[in-house]
Amino acid sequence: MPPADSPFQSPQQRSKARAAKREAVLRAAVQMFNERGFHQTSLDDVAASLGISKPTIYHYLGNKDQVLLECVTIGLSQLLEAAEQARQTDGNGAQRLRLFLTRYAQVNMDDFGRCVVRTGAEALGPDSRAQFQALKRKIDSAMRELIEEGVADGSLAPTNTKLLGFALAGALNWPGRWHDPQGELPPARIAEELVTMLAQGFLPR
Amino acid sequence: MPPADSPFQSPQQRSKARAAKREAVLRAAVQMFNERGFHQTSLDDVAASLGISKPTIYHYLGNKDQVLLECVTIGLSQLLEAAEQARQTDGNGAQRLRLFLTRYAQVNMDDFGRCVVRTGAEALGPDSRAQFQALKRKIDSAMRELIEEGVADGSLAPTNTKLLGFALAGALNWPGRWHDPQGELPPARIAEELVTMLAQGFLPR
DNA sequence: ACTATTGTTTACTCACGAGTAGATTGCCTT
DNA sequence: AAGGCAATCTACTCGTGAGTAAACAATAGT
Repeated sequence: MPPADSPFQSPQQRSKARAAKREAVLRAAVQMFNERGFHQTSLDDVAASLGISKPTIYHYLGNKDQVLLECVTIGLSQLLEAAEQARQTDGNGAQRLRLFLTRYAQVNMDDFGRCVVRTGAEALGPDSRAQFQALKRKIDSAMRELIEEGVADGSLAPTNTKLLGFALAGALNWPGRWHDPQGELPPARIAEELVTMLAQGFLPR
Repeated sequence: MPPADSPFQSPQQRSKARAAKREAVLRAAVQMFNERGFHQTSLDDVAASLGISKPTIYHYLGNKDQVLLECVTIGLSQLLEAAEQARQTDGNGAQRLRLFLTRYAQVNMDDFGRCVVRTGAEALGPDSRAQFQALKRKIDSAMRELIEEGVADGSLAPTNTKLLGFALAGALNWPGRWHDPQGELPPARIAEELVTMLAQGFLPR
């Protein structure tokens, strides 16, 4: 094995470095997209913020569409992962749903999750858009499954599953629009409280 | 008084016709914005959909920013009007809040309301953006007032007013994203059911 | 009839930003 | 040593779409 501080990189190191650069580009891009909006952000801007030039971005990611698609895909996989976790937890339907929702809300306050919320499908080209929407549908149906399990086991009030899904998604997506990372309440707390409100309803019990 | 079908218009008729054309432009614009997104819609497209040319739009509305600003302003005034109505109704806080929320949801399924939901503040220039955000804040505080009245009179469960406001706004804005006017359930019904869910919570009572 | 005003068009300008060509450098393999 | 590949740059092209200039038409007021 070569010395750890050798200036010559092993193949693994090289490909890791490459992946790290790709991710750095995505991070920089997603932050700018969230701040100024996708259309107000040029790839020149993103490049400049990393001290590189635009063609370098094209070297790692094919085009602007691709950049956005990767950003939202990351966000969406975090949401899917949340669904996966909830699915594997045991407890009744209501408990599992709450677990999912809490994590869901938190993701939406994170860079990539925020990007998912703020990105309209129209911003993407036809192919990317299709992928984007397919993933979103997947999350939707995961949520609906959890709801239906809860209704089935009696831990949730019986309702129109689809509508409840939309209501919950809306309420918990919205933080992606208003949440300020500098705010005093930590995201985890916000998530908890939001979910509790949705669980209890605003009428007194 | 001149004959009703005279080809010569009175001043009132003229200014009314002018206003009608202005509105027609806004309607056409907002529909296209909602469908394809603001940045994917050129004013040439909007003009073409009305069988006119772009400079005509500039004749009625100063620039693209202005067009969007007027669209969202219309939507926002409908929301404000809803708040006004609720404020003037009598009943306890919960009842008034529900009235407001139901109307709020309905507006968000309408052309101009949808535009409000779908438009990120970044799309607007600095001045318009400031106006836009000021109006939104006004709605927010109207909602919070209603919530606080309800908490005060005991018809609502005590909570973090701000968070509850955001949760409700999110849940009821979201239809602006997913609602399909061709759907079987009429907007009024959707609004009712959503509000009921939020009132009751998803846990059984 | 003459002039001003309003509405509308055609035919432009101009900036911006996505995407590319091609050169350059340096490491990695044989 | 030589050729190849990876990473990066500078310096372009080129389409699109916002916004405008200037002309033309119709109507209104005098």
